[in-house]
Amino acid sequence: MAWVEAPAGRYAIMSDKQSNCQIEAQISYRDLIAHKPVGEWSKMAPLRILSFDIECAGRKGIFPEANHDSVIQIANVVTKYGDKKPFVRNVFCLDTTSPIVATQILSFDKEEKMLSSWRDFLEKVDPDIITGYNIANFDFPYLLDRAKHLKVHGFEYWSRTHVKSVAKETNFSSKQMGNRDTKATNTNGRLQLDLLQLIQRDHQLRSYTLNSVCSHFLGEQKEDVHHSMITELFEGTPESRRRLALYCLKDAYLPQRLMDKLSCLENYTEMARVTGVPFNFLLARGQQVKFLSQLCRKALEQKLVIPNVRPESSEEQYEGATVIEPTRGYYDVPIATLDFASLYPSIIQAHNLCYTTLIKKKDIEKWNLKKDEDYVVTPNGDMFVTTKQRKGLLAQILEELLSARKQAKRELAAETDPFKKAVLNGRQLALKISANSVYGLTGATNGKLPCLEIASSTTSYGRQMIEKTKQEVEKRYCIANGYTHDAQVIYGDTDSVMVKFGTKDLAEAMKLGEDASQFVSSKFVKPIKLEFEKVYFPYLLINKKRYAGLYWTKPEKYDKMDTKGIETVRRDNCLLVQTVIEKVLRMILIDQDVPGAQEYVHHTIPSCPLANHSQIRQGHHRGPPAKQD
DNA sequence: GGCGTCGAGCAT
DNA sequence: GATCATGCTCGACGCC
Repeated sequence: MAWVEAPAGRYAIMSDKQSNCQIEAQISYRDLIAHKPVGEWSKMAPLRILSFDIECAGRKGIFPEANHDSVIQIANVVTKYGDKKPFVRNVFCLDTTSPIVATQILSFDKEEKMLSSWRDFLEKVDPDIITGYNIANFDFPYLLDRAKHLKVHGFEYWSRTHVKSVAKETNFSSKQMGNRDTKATNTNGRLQLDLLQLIQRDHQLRSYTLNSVCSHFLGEQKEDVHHSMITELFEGTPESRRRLALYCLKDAYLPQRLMDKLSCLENYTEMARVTGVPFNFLLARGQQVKFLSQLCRKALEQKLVIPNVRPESSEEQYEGATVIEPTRGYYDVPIATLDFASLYPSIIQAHNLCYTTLIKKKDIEKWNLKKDEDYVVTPNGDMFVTTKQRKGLLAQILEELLSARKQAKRELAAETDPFKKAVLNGRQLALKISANSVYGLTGATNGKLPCLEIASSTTSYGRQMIEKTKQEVEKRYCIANGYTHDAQVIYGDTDSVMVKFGTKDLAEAMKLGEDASQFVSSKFVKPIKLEFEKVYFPYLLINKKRYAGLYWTKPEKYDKMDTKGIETVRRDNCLLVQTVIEKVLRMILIDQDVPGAQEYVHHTIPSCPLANHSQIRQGHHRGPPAKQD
């Protein structure tokens, strides 16, 4: 893969018509990620946000089909950005409907008239952003199909240009998120934010119905009308249709509330700005375009050409991270946790790993390069030139992303205005995600720009580092060196080590942890840094990637109970399993009441025999699987 | 009942 | 036509 200088004065950036990756030449990369006054958001005050929901009169037991089942109600809520309350609340209803307080009811006798009048409403409100729940896969296509079936003239003009809106079937598939068949409707000039898509991307929940999502984030349930009731209510009286309209209205309002609560608009806008991709890509596309877009900008700045090649897809796998063999058991002494901060990004920076710095053996002879001075050999055997020769694009991108993040975090800490805080937090988050995805993309063998040399060198450095950390800590903190106990690394995964210093005193364990992090950090190239984060006490280490413990950051009181990989955090069990194990862990860790925990399990699941105490200490405390509804 | 394989879901 | 990574545990399932 050749990276060459572009012809003087001309930018030859990889052109990719499909992914619209072409970058406008006048915007510099630095401008995009660098600090921008948050005050610019005040200009967004006039932004109008439409949140809507439709109801259909489905036949019994059949999912509504646009060719058969009519649209009976469309509820709309329009809010100005920054306002607490909407300034428009209305419901377009088929047939007469009793009034609802503070809400405009528009009754129609014909479905065609209702649809075309809703479109006029859309044009009049002229929203900048359209949101709702599952609008991309249901409401938009359904409305379009229905209008087509009823031959409503001019219904499909929803955009701000003279372009018709069309629902297209797209297939979104990625290894990360699995295969998803989605539909996409264009509304040129108006952004779409489907809350279902957003929440499925950003949050892992047991259920994604609007009802359960709202109870999770807003702490309230929507008024649930079973779908079989919808037709029944519609065919009843004005009063029953009013009940349906209320339900529909609430479904329209809740996405707006979720959007505010989760700062979706702020977070996504900042992500679009940092990565330089269109807003709609954030929900419709994957991680790769964001990275490519950033890389294009950086390359453009330096007049570099990114080769437009399609590497043959290979099933090659490379070695990943080390997981230190756990010393399983229950620990009632403090366990200090040391973490490398942004491990992979910092490795890429420290060793200048990049597409533009990768060299081969023949290059070394050709240019007469000197080892360690001009180039380094990674533990994996690949070779990269040092910053003395050329600083890699990836290192520069990461450096800028991470320093921009530090800046955003500083401002966040000083800011008091909740709106500006939300923006800054979104920016900080976007910068972090961007930095962390760089490594993954170099290893994506079926992607656009894989580079296994970078990926496997990164992990090989990581493996070396965690091993060295373990050795250094155990070598230094021992009785022979005047410490009271021999320290022992009992577990570690990728970028972290759990250390048993042996002391029973929390404050002392924290001091040792802090000391160790500084000591080990000094042994590595900048900006690699080992940080002391927390102490677990007590700590239950069940297996690799499965543990629980009380999480302390100050010696006075624990912050929380932390659980990793155990059934309490997994979504593939019934709730009973989750709650029972959660309660048992609480009894063991917080109350330190093991017999009580046994008693509780036995009481809940009588078939579970009472285990003896020694078994629990070995971590075999779980009874037979309790699978039932 | 032990053994291998596969997929889900998590940790990092 | 597009899709960030690997490591690990555990339950389900088929097989003998």
